[in-house]
Amino acid sequence: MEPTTDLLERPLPASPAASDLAAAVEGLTTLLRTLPLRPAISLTAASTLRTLDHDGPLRLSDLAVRERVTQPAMTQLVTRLERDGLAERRADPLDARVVLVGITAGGAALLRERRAARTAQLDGLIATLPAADRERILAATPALLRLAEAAPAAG
Amino acid sequence: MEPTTDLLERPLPASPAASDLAAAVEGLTTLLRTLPLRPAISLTAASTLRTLDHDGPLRLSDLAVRERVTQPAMTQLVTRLERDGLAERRADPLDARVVLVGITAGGAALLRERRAARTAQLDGLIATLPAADRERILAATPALLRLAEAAPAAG
DNA sequence: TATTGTTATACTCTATAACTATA
DNA sequence: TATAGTTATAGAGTATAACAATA
Repeated sequence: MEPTTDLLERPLPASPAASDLAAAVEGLTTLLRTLPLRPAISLTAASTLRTLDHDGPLRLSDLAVRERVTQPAMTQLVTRLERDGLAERRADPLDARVVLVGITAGGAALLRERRAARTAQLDGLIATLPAADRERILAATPALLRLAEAAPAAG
Repeated sequence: MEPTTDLLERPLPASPAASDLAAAVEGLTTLLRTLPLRPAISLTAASTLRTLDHDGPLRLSDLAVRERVTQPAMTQLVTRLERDGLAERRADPLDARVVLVGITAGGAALLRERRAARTAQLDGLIATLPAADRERILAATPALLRLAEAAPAAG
């Protein structure tokens, strides 16, 4: 890939409104949702598996908070993940009310496969863009991750 | 806002993988979905209304293709939009099989209100980010819109 | 026959309210 | 009483398959 400095020193476009960003996110959501990945699991299921993979076993209620769904919604999602062999319920030896949710080896493997396949597909799409677009998207990705994480603090 | 050149001349981070972009999009999707907008309508419903607002009355089947859902799914969505007074079915005088779907005045008004409210909320979140993040996000937004539109050609 | 749209059916995903079990 | 989780119920949103109406 070319050096990035020349591209980014060019004059920037006039500041697009946040509504453009929102429209872009909606379009990209459709894009991600329609990428041909087998098996097809929901964005929430994938996000929950990533959280479990990264931050180890979590209480079901903590998981619900982190994924911004209600406790009953998480109960159902975990039930589906368990049915599919991707996650499992464990008992908390210290508090019998608590359900600890952990990812299974199968769940972790699925996550790796999907990540690799989707990255390849998304890379393919990004490669069709002009170099300046590619540079700006790559440069903005860490900032977009931080924006996505800014929501809990603001909510 | 500050001049952008100083910020963007700084060294860029190492190229993040497309999987980071995908993770950011998923997080932003959750963010958009959880922004407090009344009434709450789905991303698909909002996108469909935008399409109708922008490109006038469309055949139901064309609408399904453009929104990347099946014909039955669009039938149901249009039924809900019609029930809520946001869209309406019209007859095509040239072909009695065809259903033309148009946005109503109420639908267009809702779109304007939501766009304004969401832009304000998203602007508020973006304002909490470091200046460098803000600049990169704004600089990348047009490119992200083009990426979202690259999907149909690639699919 | 082919096209356009709807209906039938089923599953995911979400919510609120009511409930059970444990602390 | 309070907390953790489940069950009950309802609705949005999605799909495939079967159907009706029109071309």
